[in-house]
Amino acid sequence: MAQTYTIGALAQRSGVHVETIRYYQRRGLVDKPERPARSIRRYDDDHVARLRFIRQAQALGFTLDEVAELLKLEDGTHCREARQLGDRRLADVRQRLADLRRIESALAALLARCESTKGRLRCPLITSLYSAPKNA
Amino acid sequence: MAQTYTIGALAQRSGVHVETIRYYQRRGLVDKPERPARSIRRYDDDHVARLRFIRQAQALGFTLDEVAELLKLEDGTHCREARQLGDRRLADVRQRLADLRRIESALAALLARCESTKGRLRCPLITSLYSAPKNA
DNA sequence: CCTATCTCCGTAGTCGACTACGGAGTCAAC
DNA sequence: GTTGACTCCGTAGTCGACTACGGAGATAGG
Repeated sequence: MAQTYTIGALAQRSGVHVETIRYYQRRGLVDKPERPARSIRRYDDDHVARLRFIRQAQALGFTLDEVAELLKLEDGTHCREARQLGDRRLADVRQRLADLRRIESALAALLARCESTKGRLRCPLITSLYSAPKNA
Repeated sequence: MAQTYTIGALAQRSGVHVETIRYYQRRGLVDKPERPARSIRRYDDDHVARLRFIRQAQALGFTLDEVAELLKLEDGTHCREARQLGDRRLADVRQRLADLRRIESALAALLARCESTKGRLRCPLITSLYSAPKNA
């Protein structure tokens, strides 16, 4: 017979904190197994897999609401819908990447000016912040 | 004599909402001019500059706490300290960039597999999320 | 002078993903 | 059979940067 775990053991196996699992249950991302009369709930490997799914999706930038959407497509027969969600996420990730790249170069440029201005009177970083936006 | 503005006019000039300016005042980022007896506060171009500074710094990824730090170095004579703050911010931005790049390629790869699997039974995006982490 | 539009001020709500708390019930080891 | 750890459950707090609300006083235009 398949292994069962207490919520604590499930937390250890999955690397997701107990309180976080309960939170996912409240959000409807993870089910609450029946509670045997006068005892505690038992979890199995399906729950471990479910938690891994959630963490994987999160690591790819999906919000928990989106993870819930993906879980509705769990049986793998709705590839088109899943792909749409993925496409939106990818577009968002690329947008954030573009923003961060601009920030990176603007900030690096400012700091480079700081480096090359040893001993001058006014710090270029500070004064630049008082000027009109360059590109960031 | 220099122009003065009501908070509403300041908001318009600076592009920062009235409520946000008040919020910055509460956080100590912007000062509250004396309130003339039985009248309302007046703001000037220094306040416009201050708000621009804050927005510039924010656009570079500084948190409001860090902006407060930067504002302590406002006179431009503490280049070393300012540069340290900037260095930390840049390191953070680069870390986030690296994370996002990993996410981008992992997600793009998953979606590409989706594209090339038309008509198959299981959606590769969904099944991948159930597997062990690849690289994201 | 009236009225519509500010301004002032404190407090509370929002978003997303948790994290903490507290008290009662349950389980496992000695 | 008791002690200490774990579970259950609901509610509330956290973080960061706002945004909203409400009521009273101030100001500008007609």
